[in-house]
Amino acid sequence: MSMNNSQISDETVIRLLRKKRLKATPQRIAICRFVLDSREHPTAQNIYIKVKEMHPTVSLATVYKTLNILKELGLIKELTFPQGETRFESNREPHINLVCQRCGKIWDVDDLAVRSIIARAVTKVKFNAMSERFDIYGVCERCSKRKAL
Amino acid sequence: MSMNNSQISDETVIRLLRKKRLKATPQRIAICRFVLDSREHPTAQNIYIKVKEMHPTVSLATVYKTLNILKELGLIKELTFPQGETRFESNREPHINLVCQRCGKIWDVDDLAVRSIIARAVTKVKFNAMSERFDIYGVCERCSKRKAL
DNA sequence: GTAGTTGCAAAACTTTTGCACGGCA
DNA sequence: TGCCGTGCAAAAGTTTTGCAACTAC
Repeated sequence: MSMNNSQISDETVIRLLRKKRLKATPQRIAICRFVLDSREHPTAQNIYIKVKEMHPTVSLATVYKTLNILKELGLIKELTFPQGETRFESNREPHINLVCQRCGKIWDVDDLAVRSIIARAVTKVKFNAMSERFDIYGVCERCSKRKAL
Repeated sequence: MSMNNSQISDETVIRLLRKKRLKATPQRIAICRFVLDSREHPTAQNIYIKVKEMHPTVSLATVYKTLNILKELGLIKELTFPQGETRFESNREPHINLVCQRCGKIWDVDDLAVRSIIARAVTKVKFNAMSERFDIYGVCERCSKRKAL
């Protein structure tokens, strides 16, 4: 399953960076493109290994620095989990993450009711909501069919 | 705001531990009581400092070991956040966490619709759900009224 | 030209683990 | 008494930071 469908062009990324007065270096463009294109919720390591294929000198520090920029710009969300497997997603719409605790895959599920629940909750206690995270943890169908460990 | 309202007695905790053939040491009892009673979503450090008041020799390692036991027993949930501030909560019912990104406080909000959204999502993609997490990030009313930093 | 960025190494933190001692059952 | 649990220190793992060299603009 290829992830880089080039839905986001170099030009788009360059425009985003320039708008924030950030330099459009090849490393940054590659990191941004990969994570913004991906629907796989990659880890920093995943991104590092993938970007290294085209830019062998890139460092993990640069990956983290670029991911932090994208977080500040609100273009990606950081999903932390127990056992230190932080993952990054570019889907900014309110949605549900189905997280398989056996294979680690994450599926996005849309449900319009998520928005109305958020609206109800923040009204109840007067809260300025800025983002959200809705995870469901369990075992996916494929893993359920496999023999237990 | 006192947190130890003794809603959970030593006897209850001892019974829980013995049922799992775990020894009911004073440290474990204190750690379990504190985190199971708390509605403040404490960090491991918070728990360590508080338990140290009554058990000065307790170590952070013991706190982590005990928290891991409680997690395995399904009695608490671990909430990880960016910047490494993992927090623990004893509210096992599906609910929403309103997380203030300025003061760090977390409020629980109940909404029965959370359950139906979960049911709908797991049916759509055939998923064995075991637990969930629904966070809303933003700024609480009190912090909104304060001057910006 | 120069201000911002990279890549390396080291630091900072959180959480886990190994092991000898000590205490619960 | 025997075995499990504790507490210390060290390890492991992830993310951040300082800095000299480099590069996009």
